[in-house]
Order: sequence, then structure tokens, then C-alpha cells
Amino acid sequence: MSGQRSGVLELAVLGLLNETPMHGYELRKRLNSVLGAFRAFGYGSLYPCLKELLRQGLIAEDEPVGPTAKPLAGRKSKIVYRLTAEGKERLEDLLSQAGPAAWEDDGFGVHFAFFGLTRADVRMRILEGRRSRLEERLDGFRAAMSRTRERLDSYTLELQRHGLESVEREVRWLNELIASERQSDPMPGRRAEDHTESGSGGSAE
Amino acid sequence: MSGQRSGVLELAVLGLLNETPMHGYELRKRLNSVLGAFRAFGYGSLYPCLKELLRQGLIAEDEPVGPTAKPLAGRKSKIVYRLTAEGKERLEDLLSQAGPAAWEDDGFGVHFAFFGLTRADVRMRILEGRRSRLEERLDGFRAAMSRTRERLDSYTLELQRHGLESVEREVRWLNELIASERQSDPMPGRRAEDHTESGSGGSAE
DNA sequence: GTTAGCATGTAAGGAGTTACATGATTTT
DNA sequence: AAAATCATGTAACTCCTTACATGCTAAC
Repeated sequence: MSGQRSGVLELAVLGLLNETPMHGYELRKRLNSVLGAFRAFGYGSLYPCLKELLRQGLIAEDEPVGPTAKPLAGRKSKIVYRLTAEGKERLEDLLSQAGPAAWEDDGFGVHFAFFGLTRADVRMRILEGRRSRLEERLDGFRAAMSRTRERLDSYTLELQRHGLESVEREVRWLNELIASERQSDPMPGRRAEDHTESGSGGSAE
Repeated sequence: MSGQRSGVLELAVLGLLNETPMHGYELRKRLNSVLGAFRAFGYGSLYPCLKELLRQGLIAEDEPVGPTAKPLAGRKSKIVYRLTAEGKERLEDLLSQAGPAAWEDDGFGVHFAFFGLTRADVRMRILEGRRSRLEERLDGFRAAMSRTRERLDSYTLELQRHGLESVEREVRWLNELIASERQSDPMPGRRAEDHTESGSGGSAE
């Protein structure tokens, strides 16, 4: 067990490098612009992650053939990373898992961002998983409210009100997404183990 | 440097124990109901924290004089914690700090929850600090959007749209709160560029 | 008398964060 | 040539999570 690195960052890095090769600095900016609202990563997180992915052979260094291709004077030039075949495999593996990691607060954002690479049934299970996660939270919330309806100063109350409203809004958002997914996906002969159909309804970019 | 424990948990525990003494199990429920929308703590977080606060003398054990007060047969009964004088001091200290810790994603919720114990000027600075933090984020966002308006699949786009909208909503919420704070606080001598007046107002709690 | 919930803990470790350090390139 | 920004990294640390372990107490 050394460096499993099963976090959000790994997936995000693999996903972005799948779109196009990049060097670290650029990667970080794309990272924080794509997932900006949810989390922000610093170099202190990114570079160790790249190092680890490199060690695992999931990504590789591309020799910089760009403009002013200085042939490495002491190794302190741009290092462009690209996804290897194993990396692509790992990415697809990660994106086919529809478990808690994909719908908890951490994780959902990234998984959603790469829904374009995700099978329709997995997408649906993740959306529904997140929705029921949020509904659980609403239940606990309301239960707590009726339990401790007693003395609560107005700030605590306002915080709860706002929190509740935010969660409700996300549920509505999910409902719309789910409805929209169902529409574009005719829900073909749903026969349990049916995942290798000839891909007609894949990623319509 | 041993166990500074300057996190969200410490503040939340001190704040809740300030309202009323409690034992750990109960504390955890209150914790997750008050801050429920933002974070959830497990026992594995809470008990070590209590232990550390105890070591620092910020909280103390209350002998259980409740119903069926079993006088400790092997020490595995309810342990009720209460805030000590030092604990109260520490709480007030934490709640008077209007720094990044109070308006970043992590800390804002807790600090807001205890605004009832916070001086009016500190409250205002925290609300404004958070607002400008969010506005920075909006700027970065929109800059990123105009930079990479190019190819973006619809899911990534939808994620950004939703993220943007959420942040905008929180800014509006903050605006309302700030306006409401200004109203209940006469804000002495407010004359446009007039910010260095001798503070006669302050905390009229 | 056994499930379900209350109640208290510990050991190991994960996933980043902070602060620091430094070189290369472009802009002014 | 100075300043800004691009670019890459490391060491130490923090706050919390996960999984585990245990015992008491009330309900069915």
C-alpha cells in the first residue's frame, strides 16, 4: 500500500490529460476553472500527484517539441504530460464506478464534469445516488428541526434555512438533469446485464 | 507544537458547550444538525478533539448527576462536558477574529452559526470578507469562461453554469444579510468616503 | 434474550495544505 | 535590468476519516 491516490485529483488530472496533453502549470489552471466552484488545488497537491501517476505509468512525459524547443539544459523546462494506454484504461475504470465516491460532495463535481466519457446507465445511477444522498440529508435536517425547534438564535436559524434551501435547489437541479437524461436515452430494452450494446447512443459531442 | 487543533471542530464544540453542557454522543448530533449542510463529523473526529480540549483545560468533565446517577462502576458511563472559564475565553477569542479562517468555505458556516456571540463589527467584516472572496471566484470564473469558450462538452458547461449560479446566489444572500446588519446597526456618521471616524458605536449587544 | 440504539473510545493513515525554494521566460 | 508571471518542485504538517473494538441500556 504505497500511494493509492484515489482522490479527486487523480481523476481530474487523468480526465483533463485525456482531452489534451498539458504541462503542470496549465493543468492547474484548467483544474481550477473546470472545478473552480467546488475546490481549488495548489501546486503542492498537483505535482506530487503527477509524480505518483508517472510512477504508476498512467501518464508519461512528452518531450517538448513546442516553440523554442530547448533540448533540456539541466532539466528545468516545460514538461508536457500525456495519458498512456494504462492511464486511459484507469480513467475509464474510474468513470464506470457508480459508487458513493461518485456522489458524495467530494467527487460528484469531477465525475459530473466527465459525464461525456461516462456510460449513460452509470450517469443515471450517479445522479440518482446523489439525489438520494441529498434527500437523506434533507430528512435528517427536518427531523433535527422538529426535535430542536426550541431556543435557536436567529443566526443559527438563518444558516439552517439557507442550507436547507441550497440542498433543495440542488435536488431540483438533479431532477431536471435526470428527466433530461431519460429523454435523450430511450431506456433501451433494460435487461440487467446489458452493457455491451452496439454503441449508437454514446457520447454525442 | 502539539495539538493546536485550530480547526472547525474546536470552535463548534466550544460554541455548543457554551450553550449547554453535553456528552459526546449528544454533541455530535447537535453538531451535525447545526452544521449539517456543510460538514458531518464522526466520533473518530469528535472524541480525540474532546480529549485535546480537556488536556488544554478548555473544557472539563461534569460528574453525571442526572437520572440514575450510577457513581461510576469502571468508568464507562456518560461523561458530560462543560466549558471552563479558559474555554469561554478561547471561544470569545476565536469569535473575535475576522480573518480568512472565518470566511473561507470551511470556517464560514461555524463562524456564522455563532454570530450571536460575535461583535457587530466583526460580523460585518466576516460577511464582507466572504462576499469579496466569492466575488473573486466569480471573476476568475468568468475570465476562464471567456478564455476557454471554445470546445466544452455540455456537461462541463452545465456544471460551470450551476456552480456560477450557486455562487451568485450566495452573494445575493450575503448582500441581504449585510443590508440587514446595517439596518439594525445605526452605523454612525456614514458619509460616503468616511471610514476612519472615531468609533463611538460598536457592539450594542 | 436478542436486536437496536446509546455511548465511548483508539490506531492507522489518507488527501491534500502551507510554506518554502528556485529556475526560466516574458513584459516593461 | 527589474518586475511580473510562468513553471517546477519538496518537507513538514494538519485535520479529519475509516475501520475497528467495546460496553451499557432500553425495547420487542
